Amino acid sequence: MQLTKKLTRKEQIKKVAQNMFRERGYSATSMRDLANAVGIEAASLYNHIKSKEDILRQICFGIADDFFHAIEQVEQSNLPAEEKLKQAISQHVKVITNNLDASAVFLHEWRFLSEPYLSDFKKLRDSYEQSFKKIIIQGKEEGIFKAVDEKFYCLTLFSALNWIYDWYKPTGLLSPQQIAEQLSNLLLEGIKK
Amino acid sequence: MQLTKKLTRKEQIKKVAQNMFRERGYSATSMRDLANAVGIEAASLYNHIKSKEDILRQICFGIADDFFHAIEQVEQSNLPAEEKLKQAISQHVKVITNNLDASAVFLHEWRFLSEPYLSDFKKLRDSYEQSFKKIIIQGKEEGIFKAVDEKFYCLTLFSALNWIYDWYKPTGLLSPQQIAEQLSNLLLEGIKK
DNA sequence: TATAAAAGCTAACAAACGTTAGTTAATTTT
DNA sequence: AAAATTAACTAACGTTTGTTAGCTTTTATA
Repeated sequence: MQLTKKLTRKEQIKKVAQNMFRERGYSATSMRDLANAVGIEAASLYNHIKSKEDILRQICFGIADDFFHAIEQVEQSNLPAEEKLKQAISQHVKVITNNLDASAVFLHEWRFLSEPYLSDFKKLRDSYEQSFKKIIIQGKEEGIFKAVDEKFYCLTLFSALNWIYDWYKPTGLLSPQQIAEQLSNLLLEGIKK
Repeated sequence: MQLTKKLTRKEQIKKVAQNMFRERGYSATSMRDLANAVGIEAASLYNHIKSKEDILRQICFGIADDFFHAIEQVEQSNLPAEEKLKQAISQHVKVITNNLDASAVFLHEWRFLSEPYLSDFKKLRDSYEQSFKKIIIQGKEEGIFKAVDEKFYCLTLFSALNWIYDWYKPTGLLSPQQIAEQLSNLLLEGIKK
């Protein structure tokens, strides 16, 4: 993998938009702001993208895809629930730390999608969360997890996972793998029998 | 306490704004949207408030006050660290569940504050988080907590606490007190020796 | 009941918004 | 070298933005 990939203008716009949407929010980022950061005029953006919301769509559904592929791999394995959960956590952390800006947009700016994309997005998200709940249920069936409420447990787990983008720095002390381990320790030990 | 307190227009505007800022975001809520929801014209809002940002300021700093008073009470007690942490969690949950809209705005829309309010706000927030870290440090000194990194631990704790506004329903199964207990179980047991 | 204050209204402001039209310069394909 | 495509530009569009000015109606005070 090359370190400095030459980006097409379209990719460059997406990248800059990810950062600005994250930093200022989708609504508060104007097409003129975006164009200025890219170094062209606002109107010129439209040679590369369909609309402002089109950019948001690409960001949100693009990263949703990443999360989905990650969890699918875990689901298809025939591992015990504890190992599955550890891997799911690890994969989730990896997706976020590899895509900090996009993850932040994914988590907070999706609500500015219009229908029917908004409904599609929510369905994807629900389905992803469902995958985690299934792992907890499996663990209870295996008899290795306590009788926790999987809904409450997953809410807490996701909140911890989905806040990472807010404080993780690639230059920081903890690697993504270490973060995943620490979180597993903190949140998995508490439900093991 | 009376159930249906008669609100002044100013209070009513703040209440409606809290809800709209939470639901659509500060930037995406126009003064005409807000006025319409209140049932008056946009210009009439200015008989009661100074500016759009003034409303945001009142919401953010108002709820910040609530959090501060809650943690101050805990800090001034001479309880052992474990009990302090349990109470701090309980108080935090109480503030959020009592002010769902305002909490959401407090957590996500503060970035639209302009200077010098923005800096003031960040200082308050840091100071509040510091109070939690101190409790963890006290617990380690008392020898009842494991040698966890208080920074990482508090980040995880806050993420769980600060996501509550997103799923808590007053009509739901869990009372605020029960939520606090469950969270304490999940996140406190993991660090006890 | 007269008077002052509070709270509403309409109209308008300048600025910023997303987007389109039409044109030109640079690059790629034939 | 000619033709076609790509990507930039300027100018402008109709709307929406937060806010102010000035006037009128409602409510509270003296």
